[in-house]
Amino acid sequence: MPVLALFGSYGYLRAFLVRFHKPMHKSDIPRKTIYRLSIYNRVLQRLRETGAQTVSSEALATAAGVKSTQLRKDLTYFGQWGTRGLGYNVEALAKAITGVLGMAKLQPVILVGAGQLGTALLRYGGFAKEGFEVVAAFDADIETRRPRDIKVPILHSSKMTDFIRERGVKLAILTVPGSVAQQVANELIAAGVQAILNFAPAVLHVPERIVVNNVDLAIELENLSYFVK
Amino acid sequence: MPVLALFGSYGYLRAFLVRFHKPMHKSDIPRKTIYRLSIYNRVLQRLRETGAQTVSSEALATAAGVKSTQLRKDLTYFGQWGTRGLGYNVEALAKAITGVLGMAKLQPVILVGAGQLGTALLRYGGFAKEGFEVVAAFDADIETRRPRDIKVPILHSSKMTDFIRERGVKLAILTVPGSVAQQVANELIAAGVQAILNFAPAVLHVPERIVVNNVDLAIELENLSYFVK
DNA sequence: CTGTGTGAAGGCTTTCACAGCC
DNA sequence: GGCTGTGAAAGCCTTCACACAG
Repeated sequence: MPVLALFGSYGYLRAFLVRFHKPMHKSDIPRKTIYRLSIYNRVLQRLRETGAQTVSSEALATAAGVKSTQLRKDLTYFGQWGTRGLGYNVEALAKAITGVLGMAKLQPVILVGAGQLGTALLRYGGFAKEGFEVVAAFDADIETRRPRDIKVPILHSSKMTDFIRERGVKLAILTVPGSVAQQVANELIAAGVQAILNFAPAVLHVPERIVVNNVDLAIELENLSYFVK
Repeated sequence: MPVLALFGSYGYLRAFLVRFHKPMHKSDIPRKTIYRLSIYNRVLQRLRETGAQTVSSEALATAAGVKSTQLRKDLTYFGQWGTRGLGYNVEALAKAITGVLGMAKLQPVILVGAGQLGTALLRYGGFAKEGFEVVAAFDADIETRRPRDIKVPILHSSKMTDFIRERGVKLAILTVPGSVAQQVANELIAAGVQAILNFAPAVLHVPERIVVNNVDLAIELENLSYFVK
């Protein structure tokens, strides 16, 4: 598995470069660190609005809900950004994190499945603020799915594959019923999608090069209910 | 921190009992195992519908997207459920997992913040199927928030605390704007809520006895965008 | 003296290897 | 022979302790 993973896609080459060339972009940053970088970035954004110039690891970590050592360790994965005795430059650190996360440019995203949850997400708009644009939505039934207040075009599923190819879409949000999730995921991957944010209550089986993040509301609730007495 | 955690609420007493009495219910099952138990349960449900009597760890694990050794290890945390050379009894295993997750009884849940995302979740209904009932929703502005097709009553925030106390609500879904999330969380906790499913893009600072699961759409997308080249 | 950077230690989770039962 | 149960090993992530820079 470790060996296989290395050879999956161009992983092996990248690992090689990483070790000898020390990149400032992508490498073997732990998965959990990546998540936290997004959180740090948010806090930094807020700090910037308040006009703060610098921030200590202690302050930033507390605001992000982690320990300060954790924050410092997280940052060392891609360089040294602080000034000892002073802290971090808010602006510079935010820029560095944004670069590492690969969010410098707007990523086009599509949404598949314009049901209750799907249309809510379309309206929700919390994505654009963070550098994503949902460029289109797809559904098998676009007749009954026509909320007037949504600006994103809702197209028929049959146009999905061509759209992905033409626009080079790599990110998809999947909000279809669980029963068709796997099949739709297969189509997405065949068309060139590389990462899927899956809201469908189903386990997606995908090639190793594809990344899937699952958001399952029922499972989150079940998990919580275990911890309440 | 470890010592403090032990004394938080009745943790110390429970730890003591666990060590010497060996409970079949709740104990130190790893957090990640709890998540997977929910997934196993789903797969078992589907198997039951197809009429299958038994299932091997290999088959169940594959369907759940994990390795078979992982599945078997997960199950040993709360007993022995298989028959060597044969596999697991579908019915019995499902019942055992449901028991461990503490989902024997319907958990009343409230939703706070009836905006786009909140109302979508109310309509979504994916919870009820899994043993949860959203008994009420709350919002600071119930005038403009009156979708006619939602059966769950939407009440004014001022009634929230009393409602939680009277009904003994322990689980809450938080779909308010990030700017007020901490304040609303404080109210929920003061009223007796023990676990929060937080959709607000904010880091909640809560006492150690409170459990928070965060679902942050923007962060999930950012995370994916790191992995696409 | 304040606050970052980091090797080493510790803790948690997954995987392995194989003993044991049907 | 087939398949589960599990101690031990490996891997990953977090925390500690402290060197070191401003």
